[in-house]
Amino acid sequence: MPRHLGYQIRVLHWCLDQAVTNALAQVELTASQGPILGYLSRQETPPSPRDIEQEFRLTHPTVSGILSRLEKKGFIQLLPDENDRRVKRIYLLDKGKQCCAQIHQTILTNEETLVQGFSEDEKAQFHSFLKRAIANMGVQPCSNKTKEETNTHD
Amino acid sequence: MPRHLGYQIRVLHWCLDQAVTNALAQVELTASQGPILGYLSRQETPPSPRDIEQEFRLTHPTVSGILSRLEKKGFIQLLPDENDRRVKRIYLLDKGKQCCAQIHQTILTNEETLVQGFSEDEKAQFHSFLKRAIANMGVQPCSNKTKEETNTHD
DNA sequence: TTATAATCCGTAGCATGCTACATTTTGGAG
DNA sequence: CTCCAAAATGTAGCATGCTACGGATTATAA
Repeated sequence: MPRHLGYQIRVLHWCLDQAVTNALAQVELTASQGPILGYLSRQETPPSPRDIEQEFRLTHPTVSGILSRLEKKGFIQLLPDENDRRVKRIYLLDKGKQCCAQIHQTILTNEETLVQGFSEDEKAQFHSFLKRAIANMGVQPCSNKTKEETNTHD
Repeated sequence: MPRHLGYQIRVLHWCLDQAVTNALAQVELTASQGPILGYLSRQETPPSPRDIEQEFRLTHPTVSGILSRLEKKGFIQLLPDENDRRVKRIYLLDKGKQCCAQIHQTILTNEETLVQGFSEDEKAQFHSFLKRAIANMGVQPCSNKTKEETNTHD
């Protein structure tokens, strides 16, 4: 029963995770923590945990845990928002900023490796298939009601 | 930086997991437990935990945990092998057998939903892209040295 | 204004995945 | 036969994901 699409997607997901895990081990980051730090470095104003939830499709307890560990390791600092004390703001510390080049490089390298030997047409087709499959499974792109234009590119 | 292939694969993986989780909730199984029970039902002789590791690309502590919970819930029973006391054999109990139709149906439905609206050519292409991407990430199909011909297809 | 609802975050408890280490049993070298 | 390597499983400890619940703050309705 494996060896079908669902199985292959699981395997591919696993491969990507492994690759990121290995690449980020030297900077003491996990495959979950790295991309979140990368996201932080691309934001002009310090985001809130809620922003991370929406960007990465995670629940708030999950985000809470990852941010706690990032803070404990000194990559970020969490401070309450001045205007709304329910909200926390995530500040990227120097130690965090120093890893971002490494993180971005890792993600880019992964993207390239993934479609090595694909023609431009094939890459576009693959991308299109994935989008259609996601749509088939019934998921809206991202329920961002607050910040409409965070998405840099599809 | 998301919105690229790695991101989409992650999302698709998440969608599939959610779909299986929802479908199997009625039989008190998780998305990890279900496919393992399904695998058990397709084997003639009771497999060992080691077989599960290789089939699902999991480490042995992970398998150990899942099997313990399946045993505690009465779906399976673990008994030592008579010829090699290092090995345990996984016996599918009646309660486990009764869920297998449901599990198979769930996986099949998922496969169909995933590629809804795809032509046969497109399905084949998608399949091929996934295989190529997995190969690009550097993973051997399955390091099964003991049982060469377990694979039903592909 | 005051009561209620919504929002954001935290904690508890669980399942799943991992690495690292220990234990038991088997098999092979000598 | 004895000793040591290999193999299968168990356990500890951690990170990550979830649901469910609770607490604090803000927004809204009456």
